[in-house]
Amino acid sequence: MIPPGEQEDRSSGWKRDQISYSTIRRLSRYYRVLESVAEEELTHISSDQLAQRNGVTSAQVRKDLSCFGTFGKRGLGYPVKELRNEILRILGMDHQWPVVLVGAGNIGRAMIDYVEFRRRGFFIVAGFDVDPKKIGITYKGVPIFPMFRLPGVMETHEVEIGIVAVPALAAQRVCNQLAESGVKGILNFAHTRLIVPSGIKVRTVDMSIEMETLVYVVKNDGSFPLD
Amino acid sequence: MIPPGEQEDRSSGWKRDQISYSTIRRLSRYYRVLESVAEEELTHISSDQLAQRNGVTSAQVRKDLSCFGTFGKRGLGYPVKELRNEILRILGMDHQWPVVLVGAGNIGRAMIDYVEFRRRGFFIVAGFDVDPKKIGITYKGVPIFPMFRLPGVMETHEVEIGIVAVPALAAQRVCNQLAESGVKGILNFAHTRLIVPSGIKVRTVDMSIEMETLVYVVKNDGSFPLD
DNA sequence: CGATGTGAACGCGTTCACAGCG
DNA sequence: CGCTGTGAACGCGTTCACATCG
Repeated sequence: MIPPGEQEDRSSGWKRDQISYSTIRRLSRYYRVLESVAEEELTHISSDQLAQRNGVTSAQVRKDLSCFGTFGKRGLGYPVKELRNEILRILGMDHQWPVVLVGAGNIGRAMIDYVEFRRRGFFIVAGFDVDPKKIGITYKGVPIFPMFRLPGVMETHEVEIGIVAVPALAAQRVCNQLAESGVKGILNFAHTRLIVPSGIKVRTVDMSIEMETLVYVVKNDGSFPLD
Repeated sequence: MIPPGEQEDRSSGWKRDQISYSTIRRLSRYYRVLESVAEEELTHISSDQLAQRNGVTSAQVRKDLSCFGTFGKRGLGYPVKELRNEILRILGMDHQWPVVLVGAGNIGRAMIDYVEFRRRGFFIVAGFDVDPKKIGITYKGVPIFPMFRLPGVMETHEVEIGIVAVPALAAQRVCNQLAESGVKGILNFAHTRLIVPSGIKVRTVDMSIEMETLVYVVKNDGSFPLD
C-alpha cells in the first residue's frame, strides 16, 4: 500500500533513510549538550560523552548521527561546533520561525515568557484571544489581537506554526481557523484530540496524560523509562 | 544486568506482564473517550469505536485492555461505565493525589488553573517560590509559601508528586529539595535533564523539544506519527 | 453473526560487535 | 590504540488472523 517512497537529497549530502521520531527528539537533546560544551571551549566530544550526558548508549548516538552524514573523526570524536551547527541545520533551527499564539491565558503567556524559545529561533509574532480584556494589550512585546485578525497576521508574517493554548472546548474551533489560515503545524496544549486536514501536523502536549503516566510508574514502581 | 523482575498481583486479579509506556498513555486517552461516551448513556462500546476515536487500531485497543483483564463481552463490546472505572483504578486515579508545585510563574499558575487536573483527582496543596512578591499570596485558593516550608507541607499532606515549574538554572536545586523531602515523582517543565536518586521518577515536558520535533516534520513533511 | 481475546507474524528501533581509519 | 561507522542480531510493541463465545 505504501510505495517504496524515494527520498531525494537535500541541500548538503544527506543519507536517504527513514528518520524516526525518537532520533529527532534525541538530536534536540544532543544539541543542548553541545551548546554547553561549546562554551567550555572543548573542540571534540566522543559519542560516549554525548551519550552519558543524555542517558543513552554511545551506539545510539552514533546511529542517530550517521543517519545524516559522517561528522566524526575516528579516534578523536566529533568536532563540537561543527556538529552543533549540523544539528541546527538538520532540525531547521538555522533560521527564524515566526509563530502565532492563540490563547493569552497562563499557558499562552508562559510560552511568551519562555526564553529558550527565542534562543532557538522561534518568535511569537502575535497572540490572539477572544477576551476583550486581553485584546489590545501587549505582553512582553507581543501584541494580543482579536481572532479575526489571525488570517491577515499569518499571511503577512508567513507563519507556518501555531500554538493552541485555549480551553478544550474552544480548541477544535481555533484549530479550524488556523487550518483555514494556512497553518502547517500546531502545538496543542488543549486536552483534546484535534482533527485536522491531512498535511497539517499536530503535536499535542497533554498535562493530564503526563501526570497520569507519572502516577502510574510511581504507584507501580513501573520499570519503563519515562524520558 | 537487570534482574528478571518478578511482578506480583495487585488488589484485584491483574495479569502479570510487562506493561509498556505507550499502553499507559493510550489507556489515559481511552478513559477520556469513555467519559464522554458515558454521558451519552451508551452502555457498550466496541474496540473498533474506541480505536477510531483515538486514531489507533482495534487490535491495539484489545491488546492494551487485555493486559489488565477481560472486560469485554463477545459480540457486544465493552461495558462503558465498568471499563471506565476499571481504567480509573488501573491508572490510580480512583483516589486523590496531593501535589506540590514549585514555581509560581506562568506555567505554575497554568497548572493551578488547569481544571482537568482537579477533575482527574490531582489537587495542588501548595505552591512554593523564592520571589517575595509571590510568597504569601493565594492564587485560586492555592497558597504560595517560601521554599523552606516545602518539607513540612509535603509531610503533613503526604505528598508524593511534585511539579517543577522554575527556570532551568534553578531546576536541579529544586529537584534536590523535593528529593530530600521524600518526593516519589516529578513532573518537570524546566529545560534540563534532572539527576535524581534511583527510585524517583521524572517526567520532563520540554516545550523546545516539542517545537523542534514539530518543525522537523513540517519542514521535511515527515511521515512519522507525532501523536 | 458480531466482537472479543490471543498466539503468531511482522516491523522497527536499539544494541552488539567489529571492521576501518586516523 | 581510540573511537567512529555500520551490518547483523536482538527485543519489543504492533498488527494479523482466527478460534472462541455470547
